[in-house]
Amino acid sequence: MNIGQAAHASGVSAKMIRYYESIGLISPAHRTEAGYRIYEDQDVHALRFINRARDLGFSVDQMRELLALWRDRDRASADVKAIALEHVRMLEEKAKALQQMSTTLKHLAAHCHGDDRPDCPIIEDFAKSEPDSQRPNREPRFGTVALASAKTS
Amino acid sequence: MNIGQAAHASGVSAKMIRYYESIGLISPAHRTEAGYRIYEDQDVHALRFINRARDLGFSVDQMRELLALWRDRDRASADVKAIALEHVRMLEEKAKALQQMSTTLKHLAAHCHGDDRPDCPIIEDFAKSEPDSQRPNREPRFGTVALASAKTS
DNA sequence: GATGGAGTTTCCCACGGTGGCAAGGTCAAG
DNA sequence: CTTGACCTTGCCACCGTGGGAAACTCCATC
Repeated sequence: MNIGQAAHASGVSAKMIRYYESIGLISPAHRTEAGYRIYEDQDVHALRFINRARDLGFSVDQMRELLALWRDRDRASADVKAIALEHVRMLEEKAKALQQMSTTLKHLAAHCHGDDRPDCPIIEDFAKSEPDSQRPNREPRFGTVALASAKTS
Repeated sequence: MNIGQAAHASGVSAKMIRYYESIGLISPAHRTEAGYRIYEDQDVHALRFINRARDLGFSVDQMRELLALWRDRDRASADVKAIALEHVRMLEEKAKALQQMSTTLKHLAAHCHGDDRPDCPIIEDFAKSEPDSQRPNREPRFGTVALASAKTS
């Protein structure tokens, strides 16, 4: 199976398959004499695994762990569960942060007439806000959340 | 005021101030003869505005629009409100997506013993999952969500 | 005046994931 | 043999942020 077929069968783009190989998430594919990567059903299976994990928002590093656990038939299910629950914690933390932003913004918007007049509490709030140093002990921040990118498939 | 002082006063790091200048989000600062950037209270005010908007998860492009509206005293409050509400929509969409992932994962985890035995429905679900093409009409995907990065201030 | 440390300048690199493009090689069908 | 679809590698881009290096400037202390 060529990379394109493997991509189609797994739902992971050819580009990403090469990327995952390059970062060692999957082992280097065997090659034809001409240098084409060839994939077996087994490889496609792993790619589907990756695709599913990515859909659930796991990072590449977490997928690395999960793949290792997947391959280790004797691992304790507790190990998998721990990763999953830690990820759940992260997901909820991020969702909460987003909702907090949304709530604040909705509150501001609710007090904005939204007509042709210029006075607007949203802009005014932004303009009068104080620097971080005066709002101490703020929640720790996060990096970016991979919500998966356009994959119209 | 030097860039470090402006950074401290606004809550935006010196690094980011230079970045915002480089992408034209803020106008180039005046310089001393030696080339040091100098900032007035007015500039710090704009930086605080940016800081607040960023805290609420606005992208650089959205901040660009908001800043333009802020500077335009005659703009209609409806214009600001529209941007804010569009952003609320995005925030909620993303929060929802994260929660959906979380829910799915919690559901899987709930059926996992989490002991030393190897059988684990989480891993099994990943392994048996089907490619995208067989799960059509899936929700549109998003880019990354800027939840702001480490800024321990 | 000299020295040292703190601040500043620019420039490049990294991250995560993903897409895009270009130049070239390969394969299979017509 | 030609054509078009596919594959290869490599590099660039995104976004927003941090890190670091090398060179410079400023100020205070000796």
